[in-house]
Amino acid sequence: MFSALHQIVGQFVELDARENAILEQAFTFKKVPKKYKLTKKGEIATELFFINKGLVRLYYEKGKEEITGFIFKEHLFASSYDSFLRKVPSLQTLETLEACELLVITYQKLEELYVTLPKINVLTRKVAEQRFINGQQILSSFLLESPEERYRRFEVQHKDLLQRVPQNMIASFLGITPVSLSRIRKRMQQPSSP
Amino acid sequence: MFSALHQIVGQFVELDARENAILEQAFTFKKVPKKYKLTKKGEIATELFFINKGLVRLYYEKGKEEITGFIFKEHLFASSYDSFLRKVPSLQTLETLEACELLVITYQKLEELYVTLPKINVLTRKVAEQRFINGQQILSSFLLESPEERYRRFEVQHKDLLQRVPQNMIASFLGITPVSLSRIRKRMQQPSSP
DNA sequence: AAGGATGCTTAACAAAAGATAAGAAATCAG
DNA sequence: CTGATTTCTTATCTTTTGTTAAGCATCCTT
Repeated sequence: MFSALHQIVGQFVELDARENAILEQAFTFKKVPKKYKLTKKGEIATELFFINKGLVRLYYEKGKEEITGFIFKEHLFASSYDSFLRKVPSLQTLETLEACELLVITYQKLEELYVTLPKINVLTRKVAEQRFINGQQILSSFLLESPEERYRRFEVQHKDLLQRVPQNMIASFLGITPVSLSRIRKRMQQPSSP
Repeated sequence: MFSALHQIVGQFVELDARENAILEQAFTFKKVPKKYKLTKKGEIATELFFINKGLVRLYYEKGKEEITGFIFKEHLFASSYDSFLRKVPSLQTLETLEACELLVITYQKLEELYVTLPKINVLTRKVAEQRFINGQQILSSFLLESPEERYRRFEVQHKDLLQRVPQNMIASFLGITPVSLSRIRKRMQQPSSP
């Protein structure tokens, strides 16, 4: 149940048995169905989720449309970070795309961990750094690449998600409409001159 | 010379006189002219810069074009973070837009600081979290807003930069061409029906 | 299995942005 | 101060995307 968490945490900091036990106690296990909202827009996110199994989507609402901002896979820490860290009402909703098995830690428990296990500062620093770098790569793809190029990159980097996530969600994640993504896919099938 | 650094650091962690002295010793002061390259594409970034005075631009190269990825103002920590943290050749160049006064810390000195002053983990964690949140806000503006809306937001959030940064750099930062930004500005001047 | 929702594709048209080029304006360096 | 870059605007044309709507397929639920 905690093996994936230990494995991921172990990539960032070394913990002994006692420390691992303290870490485990800070989390609770939770099983939720598909389409379950982990964090709702307008509410303050008090929980951070480690995904043991399943997929979680982060989305914004623009009018009555849902714009996907990120898709969290297994073994990632998912949260509406802005809300979680700054304690402001979330602009984002976190919703499962599949039935999920999660390890949940509250903001308060995490703060306690920082005191009882200061090493955790190193862990969260490195996780934050990694997420920042990841975000920057996505951002740079908006500056440097066309929608078609972004989709090609998505295809190779997230082959698995192509089967697990509806195309309209991928489209909004790429910053385009579903119609436009459909056209791009068609364009890509046809090599060149007809 | 260190007053701004202390003020900013103080927002994240409390340091006593001894700790502040240790912090200061890790940095060196550097004055550089306009158009000076602090980090070059292809090289590994070994330094992190705290900007006492001046402006620093981060840009990518796309063909022979320079695409601005970020503009660092006074009292920010500027770096090619991906390269700095992962020790990989940088895809980005950091170049001053004005003559700058900087406090410089090397990767090695920073690693030493983590040992001699573990509190610094808290500082860098919070700085990383803040930069992540900031990056996420920029990213969401690409998903949710039109180029015109992004420019309007830029206008209000960075009035000062409008005078200090050439428009073509603002354009690429917004993900559009200079020509397109010029059109948007014209459109915005004319209220509605002529 | 049937009905209803959801998701994907396609078409037609409008709106916006990219590319290229030329000229005006501002800035910089000697 | 003046010639030379650099920057900004404007115009024209092309390409792409957005919008709306319709049709079809697929998935889910009862």
